[in-house]
Amino acid sequence: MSTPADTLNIPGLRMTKQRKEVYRVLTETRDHPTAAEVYDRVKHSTPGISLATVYNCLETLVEHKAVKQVNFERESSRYCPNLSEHGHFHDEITGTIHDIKFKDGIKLSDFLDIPEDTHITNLDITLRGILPKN
Amino acid sequence: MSTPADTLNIPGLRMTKQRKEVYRVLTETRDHPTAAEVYDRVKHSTPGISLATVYNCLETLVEHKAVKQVNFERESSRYCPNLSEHGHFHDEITGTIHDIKFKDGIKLSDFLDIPEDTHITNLDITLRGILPKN
DNA sequence: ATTAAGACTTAGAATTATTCTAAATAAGAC
DNA sequence: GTCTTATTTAGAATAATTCTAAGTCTTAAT
Repeated sequence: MSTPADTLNIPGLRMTKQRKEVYRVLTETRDHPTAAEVYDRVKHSTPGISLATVYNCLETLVEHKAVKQVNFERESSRYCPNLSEHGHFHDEITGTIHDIKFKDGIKLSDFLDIPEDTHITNLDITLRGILPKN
Repeated sequence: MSTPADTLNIPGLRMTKQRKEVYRVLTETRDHPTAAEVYDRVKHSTPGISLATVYNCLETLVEHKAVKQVNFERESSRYCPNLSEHGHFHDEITGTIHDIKFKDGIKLSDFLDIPEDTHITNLDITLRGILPKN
């Protein structure tokens, strides 16, 4: 699902303390923080870090597929270390964001009207709603 | 799928010429334009219109569910007069955006791991990819 | 028809998330 | 340790969108 922060190693990339810390913060609390929230958290362990660096690190981690970038409408991007294919559910009551697993053995073309052999490079499924018994 | 532009009528709302034109432009060419693109098109028929007004009109139309707002990652929002529940496919070869119908008779909980009776207020499914025989 | 009240539009300023720039620093190779 | 180059940093810049305040148009009541 994700690599422990202290063993993250991306060939060809310098694993600087900033990158390690940004990644560690993401794996530590998997609540889909924004860049600004990551910055606030990472400042504690890495006082001199700048917001630009947080953006840089996040971008690098996303490019190298160590982290996923999650967007809800036009809000700030959020970041998620869960690498398995999944969607997101934004709970309107609590404000929390949950990962949603796709059921096993289903293909996109089972429920979407697209040619069977379309090559999907990116898939975003995000829902907003209210869970039962609320 | 959508109301003809000249008959759009939203109770309690003044159907000004700006709103009519913004809506007409959206139904005329259903290519999911951004606000800036709508502005460029609408200027021809409504020369004095301002970009702020285009934003206002789009926001009003979205609020009153005459139009859907479509977001691809952090790009500018796009607008779509197709009111039926559908997703979007961004063709990486041509750059065009297609509406995707959901197959009949499927429930979200058939392919997403969410409680059966979750109340979904908003659903975004967007894919990026390459169609077969490209 | 007139007019008052409020809705709508407008231009431009403001905001906000993010990216860019250029100089300083630090990782890793030798 | 020294060198080379990637990375970090602070602050400026950008881009999409929203806000503000003034002006204009609609509507409804007189």
